[in-house]
Order: sequence, then structure tokens, then C-alpha cells
Amino acid sequence: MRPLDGPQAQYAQLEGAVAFRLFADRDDPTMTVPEQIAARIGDRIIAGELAPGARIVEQELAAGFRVSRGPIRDAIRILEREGLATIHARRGAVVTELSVDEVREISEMRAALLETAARKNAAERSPELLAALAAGVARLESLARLDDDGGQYAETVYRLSIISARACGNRRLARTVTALSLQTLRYSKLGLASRNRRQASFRLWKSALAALRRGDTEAYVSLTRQRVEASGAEAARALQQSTPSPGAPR
Amino acid sequence: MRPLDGPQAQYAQLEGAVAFRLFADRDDPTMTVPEQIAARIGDRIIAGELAPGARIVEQELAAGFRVSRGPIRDAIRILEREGLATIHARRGAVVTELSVDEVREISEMRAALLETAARKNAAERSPELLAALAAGVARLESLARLDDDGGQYAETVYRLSIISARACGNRRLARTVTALSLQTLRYSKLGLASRNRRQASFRLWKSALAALRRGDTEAYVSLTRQRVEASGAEAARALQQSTPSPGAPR
DNA sequence: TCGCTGCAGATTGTTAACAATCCAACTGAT
DNA sequence: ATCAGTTGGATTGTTAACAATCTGCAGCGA
Repeated sequence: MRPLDGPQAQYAQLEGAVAFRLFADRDDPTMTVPEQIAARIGDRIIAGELAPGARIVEQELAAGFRVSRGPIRDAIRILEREGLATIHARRGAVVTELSVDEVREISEMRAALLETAARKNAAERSPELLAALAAGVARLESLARLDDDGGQYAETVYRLSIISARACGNRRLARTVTALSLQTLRYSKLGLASRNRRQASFRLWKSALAALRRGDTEAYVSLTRQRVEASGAEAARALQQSTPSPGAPR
Repeated sequence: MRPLDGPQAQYAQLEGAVAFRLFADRDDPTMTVPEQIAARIGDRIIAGELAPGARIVEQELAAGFRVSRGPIRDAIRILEREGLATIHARRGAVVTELSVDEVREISEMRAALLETAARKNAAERSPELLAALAAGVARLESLARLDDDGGQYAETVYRLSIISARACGNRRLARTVTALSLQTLRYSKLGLASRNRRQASFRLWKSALAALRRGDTEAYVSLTRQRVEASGAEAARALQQSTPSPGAPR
């Protein structure tokens, strides 16, 4: 973790690539220091470097980023708003740890919102969206065959969902879908770890794209809902299996 | 605005009734000081005491609540998360001012989420929910006839929406619906200012309740979506009329 | 009159020290 | 051995002072 350049760079930019940012598309081109710090910590959470349940200690981060605890506190609030951190009053923050039920809840919300987006997408059928989806689905096809942990596939699905949400024109809906997807991305990767799962997922995407191409709104909407629900169910199943059942004897 | 009792009451409760709190149903029974302050400021925003666009100055609030700027900053972040305040980096915070388009965006999200909730409600048809809805709709009937500004009617509708969202069992969805509804409540009141509008709204509620009672899921879901969309459209229309058209001649 | 420049006050952002709280280990009695 | 009470260290919450930034306006020149 690279520190800031010094106290004189109070409002300066933190260097380093920042992926997966929720509010990266904001009007503001200049991110504040707490926002940049939140972005860097968020990246580490998504990458799995900071495991779910891990404590987030203000002093440690302050030392790491060479700032005082004030901006760090701000950054933690931002992470909480994005759902990546959970603050327990007077007991500190931890990396958010989702239960199986919470993964299902998030999936249900994603389905509702992405269905709305899909219906608007189908009504508009903009060439830009079709091109972006086609490119993404092509990428999915090759990634589905790959023999890795499914991380790249899951990230591509994540990006495609956001493209679809953004294209519907409802910025607030897009932000919410992004936040929800980001929270479950860690768990979606688990659900897409096997090649079979990825290929089943890919078939749904392929059918959905075909439906959108031929202007079959109802089929596109229905397939979109199906693939969101399937992805959520897979993530929940994988999470349940990875967790040693809490009530099991011995 | 009543100040805190003094520095020794650092973690004490702020006195005074707090209505319309978003996170009131939290696990934590003890609210932190910034949360209580945010709740009090939020109340003033909802009540219209702080108008949309009004500046929120840290020093003023700090003096009013007799705390330093730290907790006030925290409170403003909470209000931002709830959508009631908008922070402009290094330029301070203002009471969120929604555009007509933003009201429509929020309405669209509410429709998507409340439709999902309605479907689950209809599948379960719990006696508790039916009773709560019946009581609320009865209250709507009498309020629809009243000759006031529609504030009470709008607040009852707000509460009914939340009851429905909570009953579906998805806590996250309920929180989001609550936040969205809270943001538009100020504008919904405008849309329900005339008795005719309230009576049209009431007819939709009455039909929806009847559909739920007789187990007609599709009708209940469809009527729920209709009433959310109608309410959003009314709010947007009222907001547009109340705003002197920005591009008007002269 | 209009636009530019550079102060000055107001306000936000940051810091470091102090206060309050939590948690876990220790104590001692039953 | 178990459990209530106590104590100390780690950590969060708060404060007040200082630094950086923004905004409006006076002054100046064209």
C-alpha cells in the first residue's frame, strides 16, 4: 500500500489503478482523499485480500496511508454506504460478511431492478447497447471455456449487468444495481467456479442477446430475470457449501 | 433546536420525538450521537423546515447541538446516504433538491421493488399484513375526504408502502424502498394536495386490497404497480408546475 | 460597462490530543 | 472448577486548533 506523498499533498490524487469503483462515473472528476482511500480499500476487499469478517482498524489504515484517522473514518463510512464494510457502533468496522439469506435478498433486488432495465432496453434497442452486449457475450463465450477459477467470467458478467443498467437511462437505478452487484461479486465468483456453471450461464446470456436482437421483449425480459436469479442461486449455494454448517454435530 | 445537556452526556440520547427514521428498526437499540443528530435534522427536512437547496453549515449545526463539528460531519454523511442531503466536495452540503427526472427515476425503482414485494405478499397472504393494510386503507378513506393539504394522506401512504415492503421478508429491499419513499415524500405531498387526486389514489388502494383479499395475485401486483406509478407521475407533475419553467421566455 | 485580478472572510478538510467505551484476561470467592 | 467483579490495554468517539479551499467583491484597466 503506497502512502500519500506528504502533508503538502492534502487534496492531491492518490496514484495507482482503481478498479470497480461505484461512483467512478460521478460528475466530479476530482475525487477527494477519503474517496480515493475508500476506493483503494474497496479494491482490496473485492480482490479478497481483506477477507469477509476481517477487522478494519482506523489506526492501522491511517499509518498505511500516512493520514490521520479523520479521513480514514470518512473512507470507512463510504465503504459502509457501498455495503463493503459494516460498522458496529463503538466496536469498529469489519469487512461485510454476507449470509446466504442476504445473498438471496440482494439477488431478488437485482432481479427486480434489472428486469425493469431490460424492459426499457428492449423498448429502445439502441445499436450501442447491442454492440456492447454482443462484445461482452463473445468474451463470455471464450472465458466460459477457460480452466481458471471463474474470476474473469464473473467480472465480465458484473460489467455486463452494469452496462445494461446504465443503458436504461435511470442513473439512480444503475448506481443501486452496481452497489448490489459489487457486494455479491465475491460470492458470484464462487458460484461460477466450475466450467459447467459458466457454460450454463453463458447459454442464458446467448439466448437473451438473441431475443433482444430479434425484438422479442418478453423473452429478453424473462431471460434476464432467469439469469439473474440463477446467478444468485448459484452464489447462495456455493456460499452455503463453503460454510461449515453452523448447527452440525461436532 | 434544543441543545444536548452538556459534554458529560457524550453518548447520551438526545431527547425529542423522532419520526420517519430510516434505520429506526435497526438491531441497535442505542443510537449514536451522530445518528440522533441526523434523525433530528432529517425530520426538519421532511417537515419542510429546511427547504430543498438550503445550505447545511457545519458550524451552525455544531453550535445548535452543542457538539463539535466532528459528529455533525458524521450526521451529514448519514443524511447523504439517506438521500436527504447532497455533499459537494469542499463546498459544503445542501438539502437535496430533486429534479422532475429524478422523481421519475425514484418512482420507477419503487415500482420495480414494490411489485416484487407485492408478489411475495400475495403468495403469503398473512393475516397480519391483511389487517395492517385494511386499517391503513380505512384511514386513507377518511383522510381522502379531509380538506387539508394532503400531508397526512401522503404520510399514511408512505407508511403503507413500508408495511408492504417489510412484510415481504427482504429487509434490504424494505430499507431501500423506505429510503426512496422518504426522498420523494416531500414531493408526493404536492401531488396529493387536491381532494380529487387523493380520491383517485384511494380507489386504487381499495381495489388492490380487494384483489389481495380474494387471492388474485396478478391483479394485486398490477394494481400495486399502477398506484406507485400514478403517485410518482402526480408528484412529478406537481413538482414541474411548482417550478417556474427554467427555459421560459422573459 | 465589462471583464479580470487578487485579496479577505467564510467554510470545509485535516490533524493530534484527550475522553469514553469495549473486551479480554485476571482475581478471588464460593 | 465456575462465575461475578475488576482492571488494563486497545480502539473508537470527540474536541479544538490549524491548513487548505472556495466565494464574493472591491479595485483596476480596457
